[in-house]
Amino acid sequence: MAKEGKTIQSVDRAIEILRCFEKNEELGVTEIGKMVDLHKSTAFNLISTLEKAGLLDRTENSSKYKLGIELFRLGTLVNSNLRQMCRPYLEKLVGEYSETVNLVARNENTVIYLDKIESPHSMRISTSEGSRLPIYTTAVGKSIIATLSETEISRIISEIEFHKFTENTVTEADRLLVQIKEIREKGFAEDIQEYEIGLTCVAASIRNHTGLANYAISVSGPHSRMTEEVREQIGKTLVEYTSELSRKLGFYQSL
Amino acid sequence: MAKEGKTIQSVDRAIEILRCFEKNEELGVTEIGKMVDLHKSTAFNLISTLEKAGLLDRTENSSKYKLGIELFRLGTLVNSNLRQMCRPYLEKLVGEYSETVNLVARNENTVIYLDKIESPHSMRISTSEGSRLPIYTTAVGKSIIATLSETEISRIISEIEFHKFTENTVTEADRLLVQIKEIREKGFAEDIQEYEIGLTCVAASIRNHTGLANYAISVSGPHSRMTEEVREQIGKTLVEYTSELSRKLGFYQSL
DNA sequence: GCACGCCGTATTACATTATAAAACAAACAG
DNA sequence: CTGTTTGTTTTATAATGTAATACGGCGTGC
Repeated sequence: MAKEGKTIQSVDRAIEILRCFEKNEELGVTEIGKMVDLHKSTAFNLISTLEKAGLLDRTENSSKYKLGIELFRLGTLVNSNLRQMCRPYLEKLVGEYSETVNLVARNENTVIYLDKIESPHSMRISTSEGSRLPIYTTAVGKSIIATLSETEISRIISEIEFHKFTENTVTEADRLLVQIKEIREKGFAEDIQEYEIGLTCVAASIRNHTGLANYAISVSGPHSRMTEEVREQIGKTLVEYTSELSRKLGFYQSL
Repeated sequence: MAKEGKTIQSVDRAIEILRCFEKNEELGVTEIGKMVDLHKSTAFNLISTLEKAGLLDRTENSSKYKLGIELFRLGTLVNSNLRQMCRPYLEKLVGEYSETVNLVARNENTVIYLDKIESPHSMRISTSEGSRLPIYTTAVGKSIIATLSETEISRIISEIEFHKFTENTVTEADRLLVQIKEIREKGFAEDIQEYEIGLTCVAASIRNHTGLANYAISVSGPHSRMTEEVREQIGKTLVEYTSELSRKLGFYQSL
């Protein structure tokens, strides 16, 4: 939707500049200018503005720029209520299963890690907040897809470019649809070494009042510890917790 | 320095709009327009641009806006190397002392919480990442100040508006200077219920190659558990860990 | 040791671009 | 059913951002 409305050029460019720092932690004016294809002086003006706002900072020798703490601060405000609401559940989960737990948000056809508590084990799964993974190869992603309408699901599937991360990665639409059906029946999703060998996850999604899910919680562990019984048990707990959370978001289980 | 260079109006305004969400989690176009004192349509254009970039998102009923996940993602890129570098030390600290540990960054005359691992105790200190505290009433803040030059310190002191949070809060420049002297001798800083009654912290700063510190690590616990011996012990460990970290940043201990 | 080249920064003239008034559509309250 | 408030589109105007040019400093390499 949203017919291609006009965007404010300089704001767009400023954001593009911020994104340059995904690749490099430190960048100079000319360097940035080249990356975003802007004249040095134009880039300089935008950078100065961002710097004054605290979204960019000078490096030690002050010859280059890096992302500023103010950007971090603004980032922590995103979904803060939801993250706060989910925290106790994440804590309970890590307490009960001693595996790394994650809270993720859907972002188009990907999921982004919003919060996590790591397993106390030395051998553990270590995800990093802010990282982005495909929606079709994560338990969290699939648990979210499963709440969408059929038309929405086929739209997503048509958009996905399947990539075989491991021998277990689902790369056929049909198999994904079967999995979705199973997820709807069980209430939780699994990812058994589909993204990375050795990594197995169980997840359930958090629905809002419309019944759709934008968020999901997962428990991830080394495949060796995540046996079928363990997964089953974790799944049950996840369903219980996410149901509670969904209710808090105004979702009334139809059933 | 940096004489008041020109800033790009629309970028400034866009950032101002983002900051509106510190007060309210959800806002409408007209509402935002009023807050930043802009015409409704002007605000709309800026908001649309931010939305398309993912820094703003529609709410469920799509009548209002909220901060977008892309802003969170960008925020996680800030100081990511440093945070990653410090993580193992935070983990060791929480393992050794079972109290909440924090990593903070200096931001002007405040400190901002960058990372934390919470104590396993039920009664524990719970800080939130992204939150901002005055530099003079935190152990972390004082440990950072202590690395600055005398002129820089007096500049900061002249700028500070002291506010008495508790009966222990340092509100006189003289007493702060005495504390700074002690911190330099001991290598670590303490905050004994200066910001909040019941909350006691020990902190040490991480220096860069210039010898100045922009970051610090602290251990915070309930005052009852943070006895003098415990603080002394924590202090020693902090000095050891932050020295190691400082060395990694290129700082060579003179001494 | 000198000169060249690259860097960040400042200045300025120009026209592109953002701006805000007004008008519209849709949702809602009285 | 009407009056108000919302988000959104359109459009004229001029203010604003743009990039060429120029400057000064730093470091490199001849």
